[in-house]
Amino acid sequence: MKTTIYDVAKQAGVSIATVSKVISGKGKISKKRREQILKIMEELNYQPSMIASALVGKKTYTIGLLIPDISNPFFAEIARAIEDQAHQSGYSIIICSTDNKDERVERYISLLEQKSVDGIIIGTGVENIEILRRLETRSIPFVMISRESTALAVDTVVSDDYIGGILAAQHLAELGHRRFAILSENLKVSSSRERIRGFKQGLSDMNIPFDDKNIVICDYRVEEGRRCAYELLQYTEKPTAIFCCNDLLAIGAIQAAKQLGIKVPDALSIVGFDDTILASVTDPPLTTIAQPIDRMGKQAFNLLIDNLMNSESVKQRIVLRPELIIRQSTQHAKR
Amino acid sequence: MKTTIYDVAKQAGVSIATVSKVISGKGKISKKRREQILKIMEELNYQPSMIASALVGKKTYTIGLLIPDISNPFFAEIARAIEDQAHQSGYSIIICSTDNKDERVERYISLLEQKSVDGIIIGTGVENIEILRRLETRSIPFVMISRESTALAVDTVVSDDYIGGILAAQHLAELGHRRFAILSENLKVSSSRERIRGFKQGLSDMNIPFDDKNIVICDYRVEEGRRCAYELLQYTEKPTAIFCCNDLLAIGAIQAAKQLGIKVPDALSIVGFDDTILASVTDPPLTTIAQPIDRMGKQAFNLLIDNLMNSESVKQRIVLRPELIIRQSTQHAKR
DNA sequence: TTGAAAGCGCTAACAA
DNA sequence: TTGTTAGCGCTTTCAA
Repeated sequence: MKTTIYDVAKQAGVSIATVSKVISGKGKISKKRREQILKIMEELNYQPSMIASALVGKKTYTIGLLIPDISNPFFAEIARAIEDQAHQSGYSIIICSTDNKDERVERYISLLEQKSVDGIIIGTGVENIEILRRLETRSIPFVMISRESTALAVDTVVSDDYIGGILAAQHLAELGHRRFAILSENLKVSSSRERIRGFKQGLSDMNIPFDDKNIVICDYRVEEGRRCAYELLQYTEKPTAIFCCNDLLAIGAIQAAKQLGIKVPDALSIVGFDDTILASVTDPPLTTIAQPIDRMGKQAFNLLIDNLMNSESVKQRIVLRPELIIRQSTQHAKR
Repeated sequence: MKTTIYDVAKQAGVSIATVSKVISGKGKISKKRREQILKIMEELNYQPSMIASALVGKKTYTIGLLIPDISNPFFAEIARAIEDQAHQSGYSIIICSTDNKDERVERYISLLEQKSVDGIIIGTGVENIEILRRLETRSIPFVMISRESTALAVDTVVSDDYIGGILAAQHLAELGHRRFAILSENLKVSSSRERIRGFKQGLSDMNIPFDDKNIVICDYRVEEGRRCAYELLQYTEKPTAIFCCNDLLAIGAIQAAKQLGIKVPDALSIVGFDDTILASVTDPPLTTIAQPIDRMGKQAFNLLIDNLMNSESVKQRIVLRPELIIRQSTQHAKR
């Protein structure tokens, strides 16, 4: 059997209360006792059961991470950043890939609740706000990362999508482009909306017209991006530049262009968003708007911990500035 | 407070045992009672506490996944495959990125033990076998994926690295290459050793000589691959083809070649291993040995579950055949 | 400085 | 078919 607190208490000839005290470091224990008990715990290879400890009202030191898909490099990088920060404080992360499906979100949340996680970091779209409200009702602390919900008072860390959009527009406009298209994932995702809003604002700041019919919506997978871009690029009024709301879509766009024999960046400039590892290895390497993924992850975890400690803290929304990374998928517009 | 089994029992005017029975579906309960109780659980939004249930000897429905780095697309894809399979059976996955450091492995394992996970899937290198033996001692079920240890009787799923190596060698040799180099991560990783062994075997099958001094060892990151390949490519006896033990290193090699003005595949062919999403987006797209990642993940989870159910099962080693995916980073050797 | 005992929410005999 | 009760391993008063 697994060794329990009773085993070490018996070995040491003390009560379990005493052992418990040396484990937690609380309460006064004579130095001699403490060392003796520590030694015995060592010998018996004693590992206190978090399960039991959690049952008596302590924390589980486990948090849930809801994201669309862990195999999407952007979220994998987010996960790593969070994991590292969490690990330092002894927390573990349960990954939950939702595919952006509300039903999966609900299923996972209920699972996490049953497992009494200390909190949840949400980085996935949730259409039905009620799902999140339920978290509030049950007072399960949660924060949002890379997604947000204005309807909720919740700690949030995002990158400034609006500015990101502007950055992309400026870059492209400065290169002389005038005919644009936008490839975006589901508009229900507020960050996509903001990126588009920023992009359009950037254009309008420079008095460049843009027609919303040049916005194409698709799923967030490479394959989807390729398919949508493929259609897009068959218009008679072909764009000379495409702004893609994430790197995956941008890669799809590059592939579509290749398929159609359209040279990137010679005949078509493409800008992505995120700057995951993918952006640096595409053909051509992708000009993209870089999110400070590492910082975002760490801040999100810290916000969550603040919440656990002090549930009455004033909610904050941390907005990190993205940055334009120029690689080789953009170039001067031909005339 | 959170609603407990007592709350629903009181509401229903029955004992907690009865409620417990309808939750687990065991025991005979009259249909009427059952429905009444179900309704009340619904109303009260009752979620049974897995913590409490785990404490009385049931499972936690949580498993640990040890991998080098979740932000490495190969492992992220493995994780997703496992997660999907696990989720179907109500299991959650705790991710543990070890960076291949034994100390991190130990730390994580002890954390997982404290959390009473039902089992562990190990996909990371572990130098000190004792660490794994300790898992056996404590009868924590575990299986290995994409790594193995001949010293241990443990269920394992790997792709056939040896065959993968042969496939790469054959492909390159058929293209007329004769001067090779190998870029590998740490040789302590058995899969790298096997890939190299297969590659050398493939060459020797075709009577092509290969000198071990052309094997370069480096860390598993792109940057490391770039650095090592950079040095490698400065030999007077430059290779015309490089076999890289994973896609990340292959990407590094491509970058190094670019830096040195060596055209891929014109002047240098490169073969990777894994076939993650990265391989399809590099410049040029990477010829690589594809591992059946999805199948591997699912099989690994299934093996683990078998272990939980029936700890006396005969250990098995499942070897999945990899496949050569020809893209554009390889071509006929110039003469 | 130490220990006895209650109780966290649940399961599983065993009784009724 | 339903209920009583004894734990699971731990933390935490409260007493000693």
